[in-house]
Amino acid sequence: MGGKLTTLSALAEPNRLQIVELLRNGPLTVGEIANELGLRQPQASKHLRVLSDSGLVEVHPDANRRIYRLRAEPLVELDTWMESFRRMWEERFDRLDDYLRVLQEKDKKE
Amino acid sequence: MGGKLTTLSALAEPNRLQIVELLRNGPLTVGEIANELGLRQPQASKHLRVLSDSGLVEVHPDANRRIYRLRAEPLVELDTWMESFRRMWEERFDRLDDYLRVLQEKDKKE
DNA sequence: TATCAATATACCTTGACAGGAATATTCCAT
DNA sequence: ATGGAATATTCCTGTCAAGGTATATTGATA
Repeated sequence: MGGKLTTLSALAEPNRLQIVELLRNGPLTVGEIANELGLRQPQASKHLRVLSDSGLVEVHPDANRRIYRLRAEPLVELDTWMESFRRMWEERFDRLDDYLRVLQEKDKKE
Repeated sequence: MGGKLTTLSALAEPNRLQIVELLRNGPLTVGEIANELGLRQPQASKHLRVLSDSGLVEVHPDANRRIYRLRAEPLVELDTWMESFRRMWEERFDRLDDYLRVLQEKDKKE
């Protein structure tokens, strides 16, 4: 569990990404997930294992079944990592903005 | 080029993630990147190829050299994807908020 | 307790991918 | 034209991860 890289590799697999997206609508059991995505039960379990190890998901046993729920932490971590990029693009826009303002000044003087 | 999955798998490799982080500080040549990260030139080129194919990076030939620059689009796409999750947590906090307010009301009445 | 449903695990096979080393390519300078 | 620097590409090899199938595990119920 832990780290951008772990989160990224966990998400970089089609079925797992779908599982995560599916769990946005609320917790589900293994069977439901497998059903919904057309996966065989063992593969569903395996993917859920990976997601669980990476902290993206947590399990709550309910008798026979196991209910999987999405966890915020890793996604929040990823999100804050991306903030640095958001700031980058914004700064670029700002600079572009400045540049355009300079051009307008020129226009007035000409 | 294209799609969350492509972006995620491109980033889900230690060296490539480092390359992307390195390029936040501005464009660099292959040699500089390889040097900075202690990679051999061919591996650097290969990773840059993957990043380029995924659209995370763009190349500008400069005589002998090739200058690689970070591209916003894929990261912005990832970011907007994560927005749905951001909203999720916020809603949860709101619900928690509501719940706490209910508890306070109870306190007053008891 | 025997059985059944839900889930996890083990084992096998296959395909993708990353590193290493050599080589091809492109551009500049002499 | 020749040689040398920077970069891309190729080929090989080993590793790892995903799917398939069978089996173990756990809990409920008759």
